Amino acid sequence: MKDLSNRAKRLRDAGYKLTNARLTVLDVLEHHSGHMTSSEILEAVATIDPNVGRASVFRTLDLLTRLAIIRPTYIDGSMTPNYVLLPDGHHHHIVCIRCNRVIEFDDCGLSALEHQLEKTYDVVISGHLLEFYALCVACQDSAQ
Amino acid sequence: MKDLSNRAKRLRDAGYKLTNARLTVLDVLEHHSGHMTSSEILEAVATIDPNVGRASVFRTLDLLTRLAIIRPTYIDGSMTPNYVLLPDGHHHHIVCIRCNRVIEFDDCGLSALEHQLEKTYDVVISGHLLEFYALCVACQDSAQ
DNA sequence: TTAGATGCAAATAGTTTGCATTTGT
DNA sequence: ACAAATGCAAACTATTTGCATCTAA
Repeated sequence: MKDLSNRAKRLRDAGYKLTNARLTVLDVLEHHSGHMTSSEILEAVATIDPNVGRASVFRTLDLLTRLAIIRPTYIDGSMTPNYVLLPDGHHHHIVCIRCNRVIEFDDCGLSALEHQLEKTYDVVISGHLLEFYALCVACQDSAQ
Repeated sequence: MKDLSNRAKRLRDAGYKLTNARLTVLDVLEHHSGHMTSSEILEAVATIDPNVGRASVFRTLDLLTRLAIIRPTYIDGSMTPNYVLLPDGHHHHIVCIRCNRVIEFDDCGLSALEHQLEKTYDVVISGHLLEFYALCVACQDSAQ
């Protein structure tokens, strides 16, 4: 039995079985920093364990999204989503609107806003995603 | 000739032709508050002008995304993105992780962070999207 | 006038489903 | 033991492409 990551424990604690398919998908996501498309995930999973079915990968991605462990987001203008882990429930990046380069950053200082929103709308917030759209250094130079 | 919305002007100023297909898509988005899936957009466009082709709608959605006029985002766990207008370049909402209800809010107080990021990473920011994931009032009650 | 954009229909790719079988607890 | 989850392959759906034609500037 593998030792469990925190995220695996969250799965288990939410009442889901820790199956091979689920642990493999989590493993792939946790050993890759940054964003992954579903195709990349499918490919990586197949490399580790060819027995894991396509459908289970998608089912797991849905599940992880519902548990706010990952979040799908659009990065490169294609229809395929990129999945990002939401460590500590949040994630932040800057996407270049020209070349789609992604810059990730940590600080967001949103906890004050978070508390205010919880009071105003009577919700219990578990995470967030903050995306900025910008021109990166390189793309500022090469004039449009 | 219709009178042009600000967003239409942004298209024109960026060097794109103001074609019927593009103006129709913009019109649909601007006369609908909140989020729209691509299917909803396709349907609404077809109602207004059945001559506009499916492909042009998708091409326009891509274009508007690249210009940071709209932003695709995942709301309901399906693979189909929901497009939101980014008025003044930004948009904020809270999505219930249980029932997918969306609460939109205005204030985000991110301009300080925005300026700081521009300096730190040497980028020129044109907009942002901020999503919170939460349990809404209704879903807090109906226990897991 | 003419580069850019379109509409169409066919091709592609990504995702979901139904179901018999397997597996975690 | 047994509900939950899986793998498979087929079905679906959303999106993209190629190209001849059209049109905004």
